[in-house]
Amino acid sequence: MAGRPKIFDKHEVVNKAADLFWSKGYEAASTEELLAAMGIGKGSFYLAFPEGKRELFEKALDQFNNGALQRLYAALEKGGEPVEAIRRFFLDMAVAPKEEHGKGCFMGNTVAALSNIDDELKQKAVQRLKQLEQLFYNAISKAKQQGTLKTGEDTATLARYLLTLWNGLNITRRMYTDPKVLRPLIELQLKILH
Amino acid sequence: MAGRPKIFDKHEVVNKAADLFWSKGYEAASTEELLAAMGIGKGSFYLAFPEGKRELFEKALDQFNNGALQRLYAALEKGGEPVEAIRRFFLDMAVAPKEEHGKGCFMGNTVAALSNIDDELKQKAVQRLKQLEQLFYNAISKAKQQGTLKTGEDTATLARYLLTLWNGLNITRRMYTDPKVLRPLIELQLKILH
DNA sequence: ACTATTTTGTACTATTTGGTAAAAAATAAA
DNA sequence: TTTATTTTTTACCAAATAGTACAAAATAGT
Repeated sequence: MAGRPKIFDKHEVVNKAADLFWSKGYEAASTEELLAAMGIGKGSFYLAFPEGKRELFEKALDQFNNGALQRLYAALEKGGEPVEAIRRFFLDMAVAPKEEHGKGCFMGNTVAALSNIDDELKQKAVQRLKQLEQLFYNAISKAKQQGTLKTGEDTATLARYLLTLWNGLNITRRMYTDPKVLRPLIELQLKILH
Repeated sequence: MAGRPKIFDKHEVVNKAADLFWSKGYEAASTEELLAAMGIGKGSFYLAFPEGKRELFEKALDQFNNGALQRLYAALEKGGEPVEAIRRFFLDMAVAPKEEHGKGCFMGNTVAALSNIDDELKQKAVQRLKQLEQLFYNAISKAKQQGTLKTGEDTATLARYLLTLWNGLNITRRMYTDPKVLRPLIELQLKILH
């Protein structure tokens, strides 16, 4: 295959762009900043992403993976106790670095920002959040089967409870970053899993 | 007092602007759109708000009042049973018009959008959310004193639980607008007040 | 070495944006 | 009725923005 060699990996630059979108949001992240963050020029960019910024954002939404979420996924895969994995997932938020508090949830931010602006992009973010809900659903199902979670509450509703907790904490953590505030708050929220 | 008469009331146009900011957010609401929504021209606008769009947004944050929230405030003022007032406040979200679901919480949206963009505006939104938290705090205090709420949980933490519920629901309601989903979710979330 | 192919870098452009300036209009006071 | 004052209207502007065009560069195959 002939041609001048590429100087970047598409997957990698999308990750870098996603990180900036996560911090600043779709509108506030300018193409210039994005190019700087990705380390490529306009020519390369518009060749790789002919639709420009919007296409880049779409790819970012598809490919984004929150570190904390990946750990939860891994813990559940590994067959650890589901309720304990969920507890840890949420309690870890209380001691996250301040910069992470400020960023919140990329998908939640997107849903909030684009609900009345760009329905297609919003729906993509919604879809990713529903994946998280599904993760909760599976974990709760498993815990119920195992008998580690004994509650009369509906599994689907419990999953949405946790989803709503996630959504809410990602706003509240911008108001309170102190673990002394966040920890007891999260503990209280998780009492439902007793 | 001499001079050409004003054709608008400042308070009123700020409300109209706030409504657009609520729908579209700070960045996405262009000055042009804002002027159209307010029904005034550039000259009038920059005379009344010399700092422009940002000043208008500040005023909008200060002066904004969510209808649902006003009703909660009124119910509590009137001396109604606090826990019941809070229950109604949240359960009413389940049957809100779809357009309101799409808008979510103006302050939550602002915190999410401006956390890494404009700290001063973000702080103003945070402050307003803390007012809501305070409202919850007072209501819970009162209910505890009256004996209508018997729980060992800390009042401050319960208030932040409700604040986080508010924050979370205002994202989740963009994913699910069906009362059949929202109602049982909110019921479950409010079990803590039993 | 030459050619076809692909990517990169750079200069350019059209549009949108928030904002300014100044003339025209509408009033109250003298 | 004139004047001072305040607001509105309209024309203008500078900066930023996303995006385009195209020449130069770097490779593989012949």
